[in-house]
Amino acid sequence: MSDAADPAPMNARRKFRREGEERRRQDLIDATLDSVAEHGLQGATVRTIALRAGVTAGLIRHYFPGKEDLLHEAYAALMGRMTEQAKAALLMEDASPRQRLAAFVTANLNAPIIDQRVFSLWATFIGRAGADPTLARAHREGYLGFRNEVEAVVAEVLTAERRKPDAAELRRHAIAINAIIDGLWIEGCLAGEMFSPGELATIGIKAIEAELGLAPEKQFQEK
Amino acid sequence: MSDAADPAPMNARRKFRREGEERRRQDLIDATLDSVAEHGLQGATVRTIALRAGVTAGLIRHYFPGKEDLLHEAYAALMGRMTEQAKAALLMEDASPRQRLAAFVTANLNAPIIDQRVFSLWATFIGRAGADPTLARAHREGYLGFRNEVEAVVAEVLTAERRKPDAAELRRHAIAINAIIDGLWIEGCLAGEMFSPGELATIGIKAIEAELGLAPEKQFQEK
DNA sequence: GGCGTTGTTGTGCAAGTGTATAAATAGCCC
DNA sequence: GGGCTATTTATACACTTGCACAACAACGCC
Repeated sequence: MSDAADPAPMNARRKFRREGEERRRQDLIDATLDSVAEHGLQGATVRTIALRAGVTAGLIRHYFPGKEDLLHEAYAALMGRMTEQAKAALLMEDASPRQRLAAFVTANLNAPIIDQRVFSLWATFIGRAGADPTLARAHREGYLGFRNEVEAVVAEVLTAERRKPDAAELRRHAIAINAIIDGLWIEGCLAGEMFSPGELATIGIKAIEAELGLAPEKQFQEK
Repeated sequence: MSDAADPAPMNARRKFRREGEERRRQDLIDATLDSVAEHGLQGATVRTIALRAGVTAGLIRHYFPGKEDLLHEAYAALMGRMTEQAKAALLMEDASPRQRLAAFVTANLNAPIIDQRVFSLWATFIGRAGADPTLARAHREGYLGFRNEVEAVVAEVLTAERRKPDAAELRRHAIAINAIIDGLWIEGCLAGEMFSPGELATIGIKAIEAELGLAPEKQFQEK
């Protein structure tokens, strides 16, 4: 075990495979999110990202004009996945508005939306929104989209209860409910082990029903 | 206006004053927070911070073992100020528990606690809590302290209403109310101009009274 | 006033940063 | 199989980063 016939020359160039453009971009974006989640924006260097994606640093510039653009696309991808997952819970067919609202809250207050990694990413990026108009706009759109979803379900729920809320009242409810979900989401992400499974969802549903003045129903009170 | 007697030699050393240790440390911490708020953790370099503090970079190492330590102390200072301001609103003498709770919420949902700069700082640091145990611990302590304050006031309010909540119920109320305040705080910081002055506080108080099952009182319903 | 202490500056350095660019090679078409 | 082309690697470069260290000067003390 010493000299022998080493078939690879010492300065061998790295072997590589050509992946499709879409695949490479996705890999690089995922590697970026991983790097940011693990080491923050300062630790997300082109070399770290490339290493994670299994390529060399130079390739990044082949798919993105600059590091900034990669970061922005990564944030957009993150927001897209989050809102997509959140809204998916509203798509239940043949369910009462109230059940759909409860399902929406439950979905938002459990894995995979309650997740420390996602929270770290969200916080890291949103912390730059004050100085980066691009991030600020992306957030604003995501937030309003989310709140509008909430407002729509709330309108359905109240209508089903034969109440006729005006626009201002509806808006206030949506803001409050959105705050409840956001606040509990943060608590869950930052200190998940302090809550028993499903506890946050239960607390959230109760708080929201109180906010809307809904009388508790048997079917929503398990034990 | 050309040669003349220039009293200062070209390579003049910078004039400086010796400040007290406490003063310098404070200045450096403040400069750090400013830098982080403006350019994020990546933009908060020793040179940027020193420039802002009106000193040169080398001085930082005279007061802090390393940049990391300065950042940690800055975060601790930030958290200290935030919780201090928040709790101050609870110190009202001769006020009913319910009034004190309302004052607490109002204080937390207006300037200076609703502030984009503070939010940016909070988000930037908290985004690292998942990977940095020191930050995680600092947050945990601040959060629990805040929630305990909430729980104490809630207990007073319910007692004044002649209700006897058990510990579990109290805990759930505190979690929910904390979430409402946090969620509205975020909304206000990120999109303050979308809300009229005092609107968030009004929404928060109403939501919390609903959560606690308090009948609205005249004195809290202006117009 | 002179003197010593030490807070403060300035310079240097090795490691790491994003980006530019040339060289190489993987995979497709014929 | 032999080119062609675009993906990918590798190297280079100017610049920034945190930190070490020596020189300096502000201020208290006598």
